Amino acid sequence: MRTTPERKAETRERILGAALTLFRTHGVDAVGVDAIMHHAGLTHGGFYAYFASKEALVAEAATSALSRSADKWEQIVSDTVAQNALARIVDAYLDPTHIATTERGCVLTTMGPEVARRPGARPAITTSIRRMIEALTRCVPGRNRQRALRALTSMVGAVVLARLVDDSALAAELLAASRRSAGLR
Amino acid sequence: MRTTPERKAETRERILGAALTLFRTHGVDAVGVDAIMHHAGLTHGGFYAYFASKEALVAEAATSALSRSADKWEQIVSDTVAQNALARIVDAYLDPTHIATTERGCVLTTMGPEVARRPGARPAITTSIRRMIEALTRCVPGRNRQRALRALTSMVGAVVLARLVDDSALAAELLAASRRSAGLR
DNA sequence: AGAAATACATGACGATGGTCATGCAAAGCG
DNA sequence: CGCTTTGCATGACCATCGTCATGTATTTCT
Repeated sequence: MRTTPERKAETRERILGAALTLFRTHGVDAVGVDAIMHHAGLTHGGFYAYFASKEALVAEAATSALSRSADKWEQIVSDTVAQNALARIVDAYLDPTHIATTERGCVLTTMGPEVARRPGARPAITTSIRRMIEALTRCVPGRNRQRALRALTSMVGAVVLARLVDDSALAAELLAASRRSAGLR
Repeated sequence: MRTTPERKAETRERILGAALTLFRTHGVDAVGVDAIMHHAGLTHGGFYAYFASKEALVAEAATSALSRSADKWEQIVSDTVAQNALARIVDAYLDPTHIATTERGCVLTTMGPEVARRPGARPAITTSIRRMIEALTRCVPGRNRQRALRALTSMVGAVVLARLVDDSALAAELLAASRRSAGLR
């Protein structure tokens, strides 16, 4: 084909997207290269024209997705007055829709422990987490970093727990409590 | 051998323990029945005399471990004055040692997302989470359930994040912020 | 138009996965 | 003391895994 390097970049993006969706839905180790490529509309063999290994794909998928989350938060903070920015970030994060659609959920809550076990991905992840904390700091009452840290830890925990419990009322309680931890009422 | 049913129960416990350690360290799907049995000092074949499937083992390992965590919290709350009980629970949870020793870490933070994907395990997990919330409620200032929920969400999130970041100073910041969210200073 | 380059498919490899049928050795019953 | 029960080992099964060598078709450059 040789459909220009543009197309190759597009295909690469499709593979990354497919991988990310499947990783978040089923877990990294439950998804094979085969399934990823099939989901991207390709066959398994071409995979190694795009990534050196599955591990490399995992690292890139996780880090690029979290980096996009950080982008989004920064943009919200830049575009909105502080109080509204906080509400937009927190409400989107704790939205029951976010809980239900694991396949598009935040990497921290869908792949957190799995990523933590892969040393290679941690530096880039750390950078994104730092950016997220700084974005939160800029829109939390008093621009207080402590508050931002409390907001983030609580939000991540709430989403993990809400996905675990088999009772939507309890899930809602956890999400509401986290909302208050983030400084909203 | 036929070393009595007692011994069989002991062996079963060994398998469960080995599975739990390995699951927490490497992830559920990264560990085979082979490795589990070997870790328990046995060979892979006998596994199906103890568990119907690997899935059944996963469910039982996760639920029994979390249930023991709930036991522990309840016991601390029963044995200690409220304020000290809270400190004992929170400090143990947020201890850097807990972060580092993933192989013995709380199931919520080591296997949370993986367990959430397995429908079978969620009812029992929910029960244990409820017990943990109730234990926290009994030792949090004002016996306030809201406070307990905020403590739990924040603690879970803090441990997940602290294991992700590649910078012990940032990890310590996250843990300290969570400690304050839990009502300690 | 022909050649060269390249995106992706086909198909295969060894390793490892979960599962199960079978064998054996030890322990309690008679 | 021998029979039977049973805890666990051996070994094999088929599927799936990650990886890669090779083939093929298509497009751009000369």
